[in-house]
Amino acid sequence: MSTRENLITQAALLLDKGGDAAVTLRAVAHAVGVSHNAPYRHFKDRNALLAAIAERDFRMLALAFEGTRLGDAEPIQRLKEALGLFIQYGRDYPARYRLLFSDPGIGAAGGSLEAAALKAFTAFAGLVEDAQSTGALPPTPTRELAGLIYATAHGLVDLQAGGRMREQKGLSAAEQGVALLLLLLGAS
Amino acid sequence: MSTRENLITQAALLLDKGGDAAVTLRAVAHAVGVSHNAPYRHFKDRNALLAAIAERDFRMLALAFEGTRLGDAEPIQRLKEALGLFIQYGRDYPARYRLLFSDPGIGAAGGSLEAAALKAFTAFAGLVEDAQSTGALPPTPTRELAGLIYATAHGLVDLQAGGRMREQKGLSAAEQGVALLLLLLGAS
DNA sequence: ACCTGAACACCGTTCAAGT
DNA sequence: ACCTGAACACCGTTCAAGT
Repeated sequence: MSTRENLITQAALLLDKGGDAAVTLRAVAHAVGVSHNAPYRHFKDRNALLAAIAERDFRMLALAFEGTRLGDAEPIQRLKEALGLFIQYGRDYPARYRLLFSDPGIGAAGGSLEAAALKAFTAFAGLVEDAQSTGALPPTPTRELAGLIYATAHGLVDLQAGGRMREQKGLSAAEQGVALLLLLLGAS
Repeated sequence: MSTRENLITQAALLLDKGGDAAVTLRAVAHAVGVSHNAPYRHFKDRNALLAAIAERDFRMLALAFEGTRLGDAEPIQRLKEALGLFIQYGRDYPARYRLLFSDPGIGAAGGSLEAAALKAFTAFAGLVEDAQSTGALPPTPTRELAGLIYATAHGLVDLQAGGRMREQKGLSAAEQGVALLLLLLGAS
């Protein structure tokens, strides 16, 4: 594995273990076994390293969604499966999730990162389209409906990852919120 | 105005102007006109100062929601009005919004901050309840339905604040997403 | 092409004093 | 009770060298 790949991997591990603040270039470099400024040979700055983590995970999510779409369950079930995956990802890797979906520095990155993010969303929209074709979801324009479900799932997961899922808010778990949305949208 | 109040105000202004990274205790202290470590006489650490900003704004949001509930428009219209306020707040003060609704350090704060956040949500749930009573929204348990709408609005605003509202995602504006949700939930 | 050590300008936080 | 100046242990980033 190249030094560049090693840097991304170790940075992701530090992110999982200690959150955004733990991902210092010095700690990443030390984990890889190079000097504290060797990362600058591979990334423009700290933000570029974070963007590389995000891009890698967006590609993974896109693959997961595309794989789910090929399953032989009912389309609406496949959509629920994908949403379950998404929620699980947010629960298992909250800091990573927030990097991909909430970090302002990452959202403005553009380029290949934005392309990867768009690819993940497009795969997700495909799942929504399939569910619409069986009448399990309303015939709203697919892009708008997929965007709404995507944003709702994101809102639920983000509140969960931020520790804001109090029982008092009627949101004991993100899964419950997504299930309620699909139920109200007409999927039984 | 007390030094403590001044510190909160200047910190909020720096947050609006330059984002989270611009809120250094040194910059805040300098803006108020005290030495770089005077803030420690009023706040335990940097996070406590940020929490004070968040608490102040949660109280403001609660008041705004409570005020909206007293209007004389149709209940569903009052709910839309409150959601419009919420979205506008997120658009005008994205960094502040992210502090209140996405920052992990703030979500785990507990105490009076959590009480203020809960009060804002409770006021919001009251608006949902009123809309349900006229049949404009389904008779789902209010807490769950309010939580779902809250999470959806949050997801839309957060994606917007993070620069992830691309036309390709079918989400040209948070308002549009919320309107679609209410439409699909049966509010015309 | 890739890496290193020294250096700079920042931080948050603590501490011993001052009034 | 509130504030200050000095100091410590960190950061990201740059630069002049080294192989």
